[in-house]
Amino acid sequence: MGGMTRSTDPVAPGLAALAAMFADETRATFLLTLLDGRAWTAGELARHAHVAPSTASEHLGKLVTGGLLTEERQGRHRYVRLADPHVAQLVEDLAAQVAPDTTRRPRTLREAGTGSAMARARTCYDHLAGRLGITLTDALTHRGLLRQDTGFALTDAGLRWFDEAGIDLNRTGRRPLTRGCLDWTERRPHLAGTAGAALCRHALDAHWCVRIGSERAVKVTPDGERAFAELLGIEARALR
Amino acid sequence: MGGMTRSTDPVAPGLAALAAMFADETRATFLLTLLDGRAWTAGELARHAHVAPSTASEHLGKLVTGGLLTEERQGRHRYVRLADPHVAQLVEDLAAQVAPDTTRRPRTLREAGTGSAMARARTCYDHLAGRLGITLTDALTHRGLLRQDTGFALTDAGLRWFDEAGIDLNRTGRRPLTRGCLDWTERRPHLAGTAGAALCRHALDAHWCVRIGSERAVKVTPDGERAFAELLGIEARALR
DNA sequence: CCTACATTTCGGCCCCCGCCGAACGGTCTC
DNA sequence: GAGACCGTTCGGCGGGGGCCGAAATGTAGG
Repeated sequence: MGGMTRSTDPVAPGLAALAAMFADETRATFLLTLLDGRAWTAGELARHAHVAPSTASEHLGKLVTGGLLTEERQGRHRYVRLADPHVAQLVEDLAAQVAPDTTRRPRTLREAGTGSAMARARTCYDHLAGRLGITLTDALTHRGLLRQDTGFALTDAGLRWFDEAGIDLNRTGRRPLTRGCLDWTERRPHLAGTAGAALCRHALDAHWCVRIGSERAVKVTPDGERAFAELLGIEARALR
Repeated sequence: MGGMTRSTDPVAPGLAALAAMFADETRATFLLTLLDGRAWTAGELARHAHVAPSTASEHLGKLVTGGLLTEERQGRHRYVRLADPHVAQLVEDLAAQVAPDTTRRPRTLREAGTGSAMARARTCYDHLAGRLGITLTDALTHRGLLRQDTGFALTDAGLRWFDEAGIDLNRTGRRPLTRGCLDWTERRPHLAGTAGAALCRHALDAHWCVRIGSERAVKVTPDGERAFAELLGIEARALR
């Protein structure tokens, strides 16, 4: 058979190579960890995934070469982050496809605590997810600002709402304005895309939400409760 | 390290296992081939991917066990197809992410022929893609039936259009009505989701399009040219 | 310069997995 | 029932790749 290409489809080798990036448990852990949208050092990721630094280094090399991560060297540190929203979406899509074992119970108190905080409110790359993400998405939909019945798109009233709330929909590039991201705890779509990112960014900038712990979980502040009540009619009770 | 779980994230093992399904070139070829939405026999796939029947059999076993394919035994044949639209979407998403080598030139006359037919009009699982898919999507958008500027959703006028054209939007289940599918030859989104599937199905049923060859390529018939001109104002020239 | 620390490179180990051919079990046709 | 055909199972081969520890590189700070 020699050096002959075996596959009919020219896309297949690339597809297999891309999937191979995700097909290792350690690399998958890295990618899911980086889904918090921030930059981590190689050592942090190594400890987080319980592998030797040398192992982590090799994995990061592959992920960077493969275009999934970008790196930034600062002194003796190597910071990596997801390369772009497209990659983040791919990680989300794959994670959403995985059968969620909802039967599983938390094993430790610590896990139960962070687990419920994560379920309550967290970031998903650059937008808000968890029950908070669902609550916001539902409120937008219920008020006629977002349509989910014929797809997933802001309405004209929705565009005005963002404008009036002072949230800049930084509409640039080809990234879609809105996109449904399937939440893997709630199993329902929540607002992602440029609009979701703008909302999350504004919520953090205006201290409507603050990050808690060192991971993806966030918490709604009293300021945030007031803002969400005023702008979207969300009761504070629904945010706890 | 014993039997201890190494990963912090419970999703990671599942994600890695799912990705491993795609991470083999032969399996990737199978999945891309099955993206035509039809059922293939094990032998057909084996020949198409240039592997021994025994090899194909093992791969199909994994893909079926992994839930990506469903099988249907008929006599001495084993027919397989993509398990559901969700799987198809995942294959599309991964394929769209791979860098398209647009620089590559067709090597043979046969490849050039089928290649341009594929680029002109083809199916993508259960909806229409290629230039035809783009042309239809653009026409819908231009007539105010589909909004792409604030997401990707039909308008109320769009819902009426489907109704008046006699195309049944079989709205059932949780599948989204519309969804943008990124075309990997055109690099632009075209209509997918329930609406895209309904349109494709109707086009084939009403003989607006017919399949050519044994793969994904389709051709617009004279009936189809009339229908698209009448319903969407598309010039026949744009369909050739 | 010398120490501490983050990261990388290298060698070696081992397991996993894709591949094939040969043999076998069903199924259809004549 | 004989023969052709489709698919599966099994054994064995070979390569790729993840893992670690040890040593090397490079940076920050005394």
